[in-house]
Amino acid sequence: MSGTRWLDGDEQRTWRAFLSASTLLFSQLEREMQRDSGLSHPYYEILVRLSEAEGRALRMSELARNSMSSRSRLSHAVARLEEAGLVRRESCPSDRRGSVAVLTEKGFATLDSAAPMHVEGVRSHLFDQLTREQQHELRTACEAIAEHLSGLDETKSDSNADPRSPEPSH
Amino acid sequence: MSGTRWLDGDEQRTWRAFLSASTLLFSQLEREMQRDSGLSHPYYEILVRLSEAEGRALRMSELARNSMSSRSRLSHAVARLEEAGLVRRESCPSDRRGSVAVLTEKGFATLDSAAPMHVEGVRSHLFDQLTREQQHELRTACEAIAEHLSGLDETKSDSNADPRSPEPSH
DNA sequence: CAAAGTACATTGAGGGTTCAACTATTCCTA
DNA sequence: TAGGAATAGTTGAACCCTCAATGTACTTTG
Repeated sequence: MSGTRWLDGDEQRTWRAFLSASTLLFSQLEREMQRDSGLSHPYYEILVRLSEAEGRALRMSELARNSMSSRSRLSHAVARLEEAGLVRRESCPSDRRGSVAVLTEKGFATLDSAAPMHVEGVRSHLFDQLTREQQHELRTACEAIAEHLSGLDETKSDSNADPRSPEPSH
Repeated sequence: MSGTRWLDGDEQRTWRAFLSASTLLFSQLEREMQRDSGLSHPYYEILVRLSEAEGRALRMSELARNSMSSRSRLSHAVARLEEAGLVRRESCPSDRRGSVAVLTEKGFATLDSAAPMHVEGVRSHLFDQLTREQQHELRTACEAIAEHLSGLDETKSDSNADPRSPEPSH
């Protein structure tokens, strides 16, 4: 015991700065998004990924990966978006257990009208606060972190099922 | 109209890297915290701030500021923490509308046992992925962002009340 | 080819967060 | 010093996310 390598002063300050910056930035963007378009930021992200996809459609699991969402979360989210008429679900022709989420016209229009204000938020709260060089350094650091974390679940392919409950079903 | 300055390729990549890194890091730490201590990360933060305060006690609103939480959120959170016996609420002697959150012995013990694993997570998922220099650059960038955002609500002192509903109460 | 294993997607319960009231107290000012 | 404005904190409803369980279909293998 006592093996814990605690954070020194510098590290503590770095960690808290990252925590504050992320928390404040996301909650600010979330508030603006909500106010301007009635969408939550995660839902906006889903629409963005769909709009960028071939035919504005994606398999649920691929959409989940792209938007860094669990399957379950995406399922709930798409259900809501479908109620709102922004997305439609179709069954997948090549795999009968799958479904495909499709961006509707209304969904595209909503996204189209939400995007400028969102971009303005990202620009003013993020990019306008950093020099060109800082932007690049931030990106490098974030890419390193994200790459490390993406590699963590390589083994457990389904982030949903918990492999620690191996009891038989009967 | 058409005045939107869209993100160029570099900016887009930066923004998405930041988004991924934050999302993945927080959800990873959240999962670990939950698994190891049954605490959510925001609740852990509350305990940390209390443990650092004079007498392990803080006024609710100050605690809210320190933990970057809304008053409402903190109120709910402290109610939960109180049920769990980790925090106790006392009425404030100098201001009868106020209350003071106090970390209990059990709360301190819980924090004490949760901290090493949490620090380990932060170290392995964040600091171990970055050079010393990258850490410093990340901090500088995050401090700039956080400072900008902290300045935004200077005018509306209560982040709860919405100043856009000025109707009289009778 | 049948059985076992794996992958896709959904569901419901439980907990966390936000927003908009609401109560109670204190501050400010005429 | 009375009355309005501002401040501290709480509450309930609505929404979102996580976790574990379930149903269904594909895939591997003996």
